[in-house]
Amino acid sequence: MQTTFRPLTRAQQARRQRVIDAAMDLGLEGGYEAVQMRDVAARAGVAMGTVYRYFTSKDHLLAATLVRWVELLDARLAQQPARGNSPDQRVLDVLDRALRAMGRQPKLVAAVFTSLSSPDPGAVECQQQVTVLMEGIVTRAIGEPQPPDLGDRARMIGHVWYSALVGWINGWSTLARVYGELEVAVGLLLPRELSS
Amino acid sequence: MQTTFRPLTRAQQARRQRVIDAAMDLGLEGGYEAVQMRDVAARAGVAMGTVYRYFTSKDHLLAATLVRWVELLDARLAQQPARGNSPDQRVLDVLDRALRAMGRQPKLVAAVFTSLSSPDPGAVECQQQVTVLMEGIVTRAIGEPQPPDLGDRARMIGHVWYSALVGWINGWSTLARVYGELEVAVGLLLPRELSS
DNA sequence: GGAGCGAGTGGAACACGTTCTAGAGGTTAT
DNA sequence: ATAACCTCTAGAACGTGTTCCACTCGCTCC
Repeated sequence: MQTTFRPLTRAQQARRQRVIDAAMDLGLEGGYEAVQMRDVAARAGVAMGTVYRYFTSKDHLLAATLVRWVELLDARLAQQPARGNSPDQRVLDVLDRALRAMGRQPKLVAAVFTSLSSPDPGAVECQQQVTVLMEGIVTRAIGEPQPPDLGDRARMIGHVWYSALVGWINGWSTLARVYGELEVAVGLLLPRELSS
Repeated sequence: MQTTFRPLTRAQQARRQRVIDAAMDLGLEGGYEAVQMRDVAARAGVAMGTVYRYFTSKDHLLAATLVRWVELLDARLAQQPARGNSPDQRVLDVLDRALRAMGRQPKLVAAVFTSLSSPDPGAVECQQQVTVLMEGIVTRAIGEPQPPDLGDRARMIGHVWYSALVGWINGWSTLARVYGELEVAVGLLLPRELSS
């Protein structure tokens, strides 16, 4: 139980990061089941107790891994702005790039997304962070001209993104199908008329 | 391993249903963690092996419980048709009734929805059944006049419904907020102009 | 420079989902 | 009627997430 909220020392930051990296490594090859807490601890060079000091559960750890993953994605996307000369095109461009990135590491993405929907309080915090990041990505891609109810539309696209992705992760949909759903959503939520 | 697909005997149907009922009872009071397989088996009066003959996992069992729950909801909704004289009003009426029903058994609903997003193959089958049921409910509520891309719009509402609900289940949103998101979705996806 | 304290370690212990084993009925086909 | 086959039972056994314990180390505050 951490009573006083001292900021993490440099060494602690590093330890925490090592744990996340270890989880990423393991998840990359074997997915959710391959991320075993004993292995994570061993690979990160810390004791199990330490892992549980930083993360309340396996799901929290994996959800935190997703946050890191999306942050990296966000940075990459921000570097190269969305292509397209209307909001709908730009949004689809960005989402397409995001899905491609996921397709390159399907096991890891499946693992961390599965954890993202866990009711664990630690994981819930990460859910919110991911939501915020995604809304930012979509909002940035919409750019100008801003449609009315910008926030609402971005949030709805976020909902479709999440829900459709769950279908892929659980294996009864494909990335192409997810992209199709997003096309439909963008088509209905960001109609061309708005950009004229 | 069931090699030949003989239809279930009456006694087997009953056993299977007893197991689901037991899971419902336990989940009603204590949520996900209170549904322990040993307890389920004991309460249903069957051996653990039997539970696992009918359901591949705890998540499958709970997901099947949700299917049953939604079927009952569907039947109740079908009895009393949606109120409202435009598609958007009728859809919101139906969704509102569904959310109220959920609000009456929050722990159970949280438990079964958590399981719904499990990658377990048995659970995945249930996901699809629930998806189909929900799309049917929404499509029926839309009624006449049918907007263009009826299926797409209904499916998108389903996405928002699921994604927003996850927020409630995990405790960082409220039912009112979920309803708000659905209002926004319906507002954007079923604009009044379509009904005129 | 000693006392206190919180973080970290190593590993045992625990809980619960899941699987396995051995055997008892019951049903079907010959 | 009997052999073959399934289902079901009771409960042991297993695996992995999580917790607990006893201890060490390093820092901070007098």
